[in-house]
Amino acid sequence: MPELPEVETICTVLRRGTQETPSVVGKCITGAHLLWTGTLAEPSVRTFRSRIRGQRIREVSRRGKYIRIDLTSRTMLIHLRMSGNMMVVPRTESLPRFCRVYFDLGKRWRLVFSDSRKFGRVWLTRDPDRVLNGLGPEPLSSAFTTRVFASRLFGRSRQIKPLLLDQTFIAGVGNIYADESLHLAGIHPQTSCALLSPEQVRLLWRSVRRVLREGIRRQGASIDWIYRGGDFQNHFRVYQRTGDRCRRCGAAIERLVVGQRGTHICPQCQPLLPPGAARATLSSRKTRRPRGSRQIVCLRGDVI
DNA sequence: CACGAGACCTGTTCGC
DNA sequence: TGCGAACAGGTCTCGT
Repeated sequence: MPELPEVETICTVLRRGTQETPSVVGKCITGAHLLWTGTLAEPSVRTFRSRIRGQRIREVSRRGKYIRIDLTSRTMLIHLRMSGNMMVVPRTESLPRFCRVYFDLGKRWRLVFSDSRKFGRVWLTRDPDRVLNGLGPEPLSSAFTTRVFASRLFGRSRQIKPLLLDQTFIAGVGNIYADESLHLAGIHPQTSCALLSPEQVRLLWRSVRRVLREGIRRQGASIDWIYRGGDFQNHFRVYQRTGDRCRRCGAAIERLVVGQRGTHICPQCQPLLPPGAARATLSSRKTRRPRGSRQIVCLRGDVI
């Protein structure tokens, strides 16, 4: 599940605590329990257990879809992959059904990593940058300008959706937010990035950031049986809305497969134009309406 | 470099 | 109702 907004939400909860649970910052890890050792990416189980004990949590942050927990003398990285979750629970409470790893935080609390599909991974390392090295830019950072985005697209020819999902291209975008961004930008997911007009590039840059921020504001999405507290799922434009009406134009949302991932589009708002037609349409529109664009109008109508 | 298939896993939902 | 198939928020590796 968890994409940038969900991971961000989880980090915020760990960092600030909630009404019921404390912040983990400043707490000491007094014990570590590995119920599914496959969760541990590095180091070995023995080393992990001996090194983690006694470490104090200094800071919780996020990089891409990774949770980063800085400890006294090491850093723990957690990737939730498809079904992972991280939460603080009282020691008096029974462990969640899919708990794979948990940490004792003194006498009253536990930090639990639960993960039904066992895809999630935990690293304990002195050099987190070695793991995080390949990640692309943070899409919400001020350094990620439309020019940076455009330059990273330059010279490439891949289909745009698989590229958005490529964590070395941008960090944090997953299947939901890719579909939502492309719909907001009015771009078909199979469009070759070589065919994107400068205007579409700018629009997509804005859409990605807008959708991610909206996801964070709504504290992420809770879908299927995994409830996480967020409600972005109630505001999806296309994701998992196959057959429903597009909120913008009323056409039926379609599902297709792009790069082996389920993909949702509005066929009206996101036409896949043949290479020649794309240019022709854009230029004819330009002659008619030099400055305004259809997409901008749509965007305005789409503001929530 | 781009793309697809398969692997890693388990749980839920869908279709017959 | 039961049962197998399809599908799921991610990423890695291998082959073409």
